[in-house]
Amino acid sequence: MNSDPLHSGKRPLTLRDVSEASGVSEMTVSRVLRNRGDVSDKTRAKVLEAAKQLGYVPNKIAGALASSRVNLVAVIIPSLSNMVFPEVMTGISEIFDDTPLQPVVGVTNYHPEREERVLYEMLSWRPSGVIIAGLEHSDPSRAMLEAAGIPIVEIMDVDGEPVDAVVGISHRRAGREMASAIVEQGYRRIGFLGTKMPLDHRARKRFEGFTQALAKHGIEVADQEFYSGGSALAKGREMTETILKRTPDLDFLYYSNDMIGAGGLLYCLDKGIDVPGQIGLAGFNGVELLDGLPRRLATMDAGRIETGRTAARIIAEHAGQSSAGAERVVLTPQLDFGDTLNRS
Amino acid sequence: MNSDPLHSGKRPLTLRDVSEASGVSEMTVSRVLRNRGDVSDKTRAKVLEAAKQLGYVPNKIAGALASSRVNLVAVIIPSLSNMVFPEVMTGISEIFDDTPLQPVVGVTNYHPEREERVLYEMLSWRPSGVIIAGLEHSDPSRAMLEAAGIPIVEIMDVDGEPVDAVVGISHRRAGREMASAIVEQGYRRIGFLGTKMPLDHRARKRFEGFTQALAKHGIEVADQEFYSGGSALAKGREMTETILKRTPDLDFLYYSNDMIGAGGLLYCLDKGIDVPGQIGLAGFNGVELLDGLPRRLATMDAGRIETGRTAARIIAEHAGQSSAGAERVVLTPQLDFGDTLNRS
DNA sequence: ATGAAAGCGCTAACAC
DNA sequence: GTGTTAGCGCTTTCAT
Repeated sequence: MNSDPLHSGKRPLTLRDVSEASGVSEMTVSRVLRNRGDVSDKTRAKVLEAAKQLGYVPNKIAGALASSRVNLVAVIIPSLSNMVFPEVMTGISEIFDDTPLQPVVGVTNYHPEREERVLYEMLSWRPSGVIIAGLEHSDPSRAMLEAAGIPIVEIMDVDGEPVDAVVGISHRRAGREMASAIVEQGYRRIGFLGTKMPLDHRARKRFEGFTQALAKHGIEVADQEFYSGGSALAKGREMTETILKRTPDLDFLYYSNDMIGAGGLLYCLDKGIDVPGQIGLAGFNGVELLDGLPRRLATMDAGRIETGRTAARIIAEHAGQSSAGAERVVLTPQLDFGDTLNRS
Repeated sequence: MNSDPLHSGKRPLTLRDVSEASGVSEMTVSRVLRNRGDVSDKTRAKVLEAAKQLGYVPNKIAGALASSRVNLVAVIIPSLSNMVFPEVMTGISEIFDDTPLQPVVGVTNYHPEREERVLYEMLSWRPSGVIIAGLEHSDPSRAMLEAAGIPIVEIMDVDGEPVDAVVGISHRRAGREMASAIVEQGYRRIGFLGTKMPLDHRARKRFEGFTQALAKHGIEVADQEFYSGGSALAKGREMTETILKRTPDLDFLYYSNDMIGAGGLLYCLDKGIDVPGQIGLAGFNGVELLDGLPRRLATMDAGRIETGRTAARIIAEHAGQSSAGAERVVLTPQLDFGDTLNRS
């Protein structure tokens, strides 16, 4: 199972091979290949020719060890199945494309122990920085981040104590704002539908902000429903049916993500329920998918691409330093009323 | 922009630090940390204590250079936005979780030049293997793969000449089978809707297989429509509207992916078109999303998770060797008639 | 503009 | 069971 080099057949090429093939010293070959220092056009050409001829690919492991310079940036996220994270990645890649930096992705599946392992593994490659989702980490993880001596950017949440820099929205605020908008529109019997994920701290914070703002208006969440696993769209349908059967007088449903919200919307339309007259609906995230639905679900955009871009920019600016200077970038969640949150 | 270590403040810890702190030789410390060779429980304990105390994280760069063993596997895919690829990743991670191997993702955005760059970059870290989507690569890319001297697995397509091992379905066959099923159900005026991506070879092959099989029945694609960019679901709606306005007598629409197919389905239902009586529909991929739609879109599952698992297994079995032994695993695409391909 | 020597932090191979 | 020695393939530094 483990690797066990047979050094079978062809040994990987080294600088020395290029040096011998071109009759130029290893040192000068190295200079040419890295565009460093002055090299005459003539030798440069000779070297490049030889390198291409042989199909030489530099060994970054040796290079990194010698220079203690690694252009990798660890990006640690909970999942790839939730489109939110690939979108953040898009923003990150966009910025790194103009730099020598390269993102390396690690996935935690929302497990703190896995986060710990992934982080340890990535730090052992001595990356130039870390971008990591969330502010909640196990003690060992936090200790590793603090001891790493490289720029750290925690993303997608600002409600808590960052290790170093932080970029994202306040999920508590997002929850509060959604609650206010809903109440302002005159909805009173409000149901909440979410994922059964105690470790999704951002969803939890949104819910806390939500209930807190409702409480200010003397309103309590009238009913709630949680799910785990399976197709979010299908689950959204099922949960909506369940909650409406149990509590038929609900006049608003707040979903913890757009996917289950979309399922709920499709269910309501199927059943001929008047949306947003009889029941209003809202989700969270502003996913692209919503554009194609029969009606535009109200949602709140968390600015994921921008989050990715900003985090990457901070890392790029602090590459080689021992921290990201504790920068703090708070993005504002954008409420989109769509067609399902305007009882007019 | 580039990293430029200030060696600011705390120098990263080395084995030597642990050695000194524990009073044990570097070599024995190394053995303890890697669980190699015999070490007395007493010294083991001392070492582990010291390492934990200091917060030592081994330097894999140095380790890899010394042992010429790198437990990274390069995984090169076109995109993260299309859920198909994260799903393959899921299969890969699942298998690697039980091994010391770690996937490292590179994204090409369907650009051959980008694929070249990403591949070069990854190979320069001397990974234990490469898993790469597709069989079409630029000449330099192919040369690099052939010269790498490590196991290579090309995935998600088997129609072509693999470099080494290959795992996936035949997209030509998938196209042919879908065409046959459609014709068998009595549909005759068939439209095709797809992405405007000349470099998506798998979509192209499906289309080729599709038209070829239709031709055997003396049928030609009656109309086609292509899109690029934007929300696939919304685009599916638009394109469906466009093609039906232009060619109102179509009785079947074949979409190159489920997302635009779902958009088309929603459009047809909106317009009160009888599906599958008046018009039949089919997509491709078997994405989870389909489960939540008002009607189940016909589709063809390409077995992405299984593809990921199999590719990872092949790499794991051949780790340390100079090739994957040219294994060839052909998966069978599963046609799912859903509710939109049965004119009964 | 080019080259020679030293060493990055670890592990293989061999002593003891 | 533990320690010693010599590199891994590059880059840094200093000489020429």
